[in-house]
Amino acid sequence: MKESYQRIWQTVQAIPRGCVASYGQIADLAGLPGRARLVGKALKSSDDGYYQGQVIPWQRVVNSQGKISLPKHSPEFEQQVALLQEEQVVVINGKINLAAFGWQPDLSTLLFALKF
DNA sequence: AACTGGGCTAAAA
DNA sequence: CTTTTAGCCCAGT
Repeated sequence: MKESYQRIWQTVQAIPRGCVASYGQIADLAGLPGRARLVGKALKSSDDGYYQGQVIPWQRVVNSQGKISLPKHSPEFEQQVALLQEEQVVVINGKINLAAFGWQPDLSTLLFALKF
């Protein structure tokens, strides 16, 4: 449903620059527990990468293993890496380098919603 | 009303 | 570390 997509887009827009979150985390925070896959769909069916005139930082969403969930070496994969590197996120072989964040290497602590 | 396939995941091997 | 397996849940068709 379009409504779900909008909530997902909004949630993704809330991820701060330089941070990442998993599909599952986004789903949960969007009030859609258990619908991680829907997050993926929402991200590719956005309006040209924008929602309400604001960009959707789709590159900040990775899978639960901290890896980029796109075919390796595909154009989108490469772009995601580029966009992340651009905002100081270290990506090594398709995987986010958690240590580079300077805090414990546990994906759950990497959740942007740490403002909780 | 099926049926399919995903930018998923957790657990197990 | 990796691949596999078995759930998962719906949007699109």
